[in-house]
Amino acid sequence: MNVTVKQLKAFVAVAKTRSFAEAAELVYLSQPALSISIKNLEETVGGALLVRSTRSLALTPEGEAFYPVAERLLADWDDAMLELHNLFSLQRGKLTVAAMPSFAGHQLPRVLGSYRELYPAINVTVHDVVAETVVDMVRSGRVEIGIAFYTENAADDLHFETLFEDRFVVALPKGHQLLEKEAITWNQMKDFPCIALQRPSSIRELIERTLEEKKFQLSIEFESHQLVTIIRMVVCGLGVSIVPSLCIPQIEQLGGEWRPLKAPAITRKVGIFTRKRYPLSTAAGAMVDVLKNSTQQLLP
Amino acid sequence: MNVTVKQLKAFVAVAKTRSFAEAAELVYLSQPALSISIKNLEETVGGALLVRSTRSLALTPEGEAFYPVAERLLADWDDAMLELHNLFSLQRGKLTVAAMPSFAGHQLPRVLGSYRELYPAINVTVHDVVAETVVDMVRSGRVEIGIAFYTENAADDLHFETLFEDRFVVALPKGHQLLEKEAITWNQMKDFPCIALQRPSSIRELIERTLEEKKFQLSIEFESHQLVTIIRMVVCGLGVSIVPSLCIPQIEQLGGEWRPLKAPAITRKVGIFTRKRYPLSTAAGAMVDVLKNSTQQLLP
DNA sequence: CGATCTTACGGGATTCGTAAACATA
DNA sequence: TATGTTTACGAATCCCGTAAGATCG
Repeated sequence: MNVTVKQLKAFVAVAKTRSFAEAAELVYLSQPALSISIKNLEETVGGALLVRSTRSLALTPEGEAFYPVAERLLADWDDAMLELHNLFSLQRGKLTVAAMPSFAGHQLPRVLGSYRELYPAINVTVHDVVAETVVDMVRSGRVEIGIAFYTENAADDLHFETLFEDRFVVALPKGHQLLEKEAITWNQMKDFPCIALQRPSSIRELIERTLEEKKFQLSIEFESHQLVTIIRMVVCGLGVSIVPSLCIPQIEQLGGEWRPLKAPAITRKVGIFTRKRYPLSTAAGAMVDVLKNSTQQLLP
Repeated sequence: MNVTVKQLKAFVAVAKTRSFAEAAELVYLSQPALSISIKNLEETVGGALLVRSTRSLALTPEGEAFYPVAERLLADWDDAMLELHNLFSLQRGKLTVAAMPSFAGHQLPRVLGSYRELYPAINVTVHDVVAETVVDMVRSGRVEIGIAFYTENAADDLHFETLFEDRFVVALPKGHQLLEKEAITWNQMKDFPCIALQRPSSIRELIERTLEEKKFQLSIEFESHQLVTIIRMVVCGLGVSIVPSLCIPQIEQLGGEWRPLKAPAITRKVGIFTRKRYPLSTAAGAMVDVLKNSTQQLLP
């Protein structure tokens, strides 16, 4: 026979109140039920913890020694249960997210705002890293959720859920002559110096693949590994560039202009990476929901 | 609904083996029973701890976080139960005893020897103090057991159990002329210088009461508060003394002689003091038994 | 198809509450 | 006698094991 939590709670209640009758109320039991519960406990542990005559109730030395131990056991027990319950009810917990810079820069803060409003006690850690690293971090388990462009090399062990399609745009400095067009074709760009992301980069790859397939030509005169730097270069008049539409807020903020890219337009799926076969925490699940809701509203 | 110890043990077993089937054996349950146990646990805590598809089993992040906590809870629990069980089965524990010097000096070591042989893991602390202090220490709860002469002022809140009657004897130096007698009367002593315990002392009181009642006279020329000192003084020829028979081994050891005291013989009950209304520990109860057995053999 | 977990269900043990008996001041 | 605990017993609940069902690789 094994000692149960109930029995220990019963014992502590009796030891605390020095009365079976009072203790019975504390543990929501009838007095006889409590009596038997204590009796069973004493049988299990092999000796008396309480000495009761109808008129007085005392703890045996063993009971006296065990009383504080039992209290600590129960306190630890309840603490652990409460902690776990909080974790599930999102009243506590932590969550790690990785997002590529273009997303981390503008959409993510708003998403985090909504999330914090819903679950103010969840501790969220954000890693602002390039898309490739996002995938690596999800794969290795360093983050639960990754937000980045879709990439095929994640297909085997990662799960991807699309949030939206990002249509690439052409970033231009103020007063640029291409601004006259509603949308800009690849051919129209070939006469202007271009600025591109350094290799290796998924965006650069996508652009080069299109160039090759369609036999287009672009004169790439500057390179950088940071999109924000490229945008700054564009704004300074060093050239034009093809960037994800996610960067539009940043372009406008830095004083640049943009036009849609067409013939062909290129798009890239932006979405959520998670590990296959590894379940999400409740906190992460909630974040996925918030992400889906937020982006649905942002890009109709 | 409340989390039970069994449920936690079930969870830990599954988390450890990563298999319901194996875990079921560990906790002596059928697989379905284990399954339901885990299900109930998850319902209680408010979320999933394990994610199981028929072919793979993984811990959720919450389960992962809870796993070590659960292990520690169970370890603490089992430790506490084992400790308590050891206390009752006398495989561990501590016991404090107070004994008056005359008893502590010769009988007690043998008693402790028997006790240790029976219960080698019980830690026994002995306080070697005068009889009055023995009673005080029992009353205040500083010791569980006291061994001393009986005294009336303990009657109200202490329990006394007689071990044996101590018949007082006359201590004499070697070659003393009273040694010719088989037993010595009070009248025969009046011509010799006497050594007595200092007041206040229960032995001194007993002797003086007898002197008064019977109108005997003794010339008390030396006093000491230690029986052993008195015996030494007797051995050195400074006088004779009336001492408890408990001191006989000590007299002989120090090279003295003794004869029974009569007309009237005086006796004093030696026994065990314990607190009323405060139950004894198992260890103390065992000591009482050993004491009763030992003294029964020593003084038939 | 095979290994593994879950659901269904009947039997058995445990536990509960009411009522009566019991013990102490 | 009055208060408070234990025993007695019927009833409800919980828990277990067997058997059948579901699911994934």
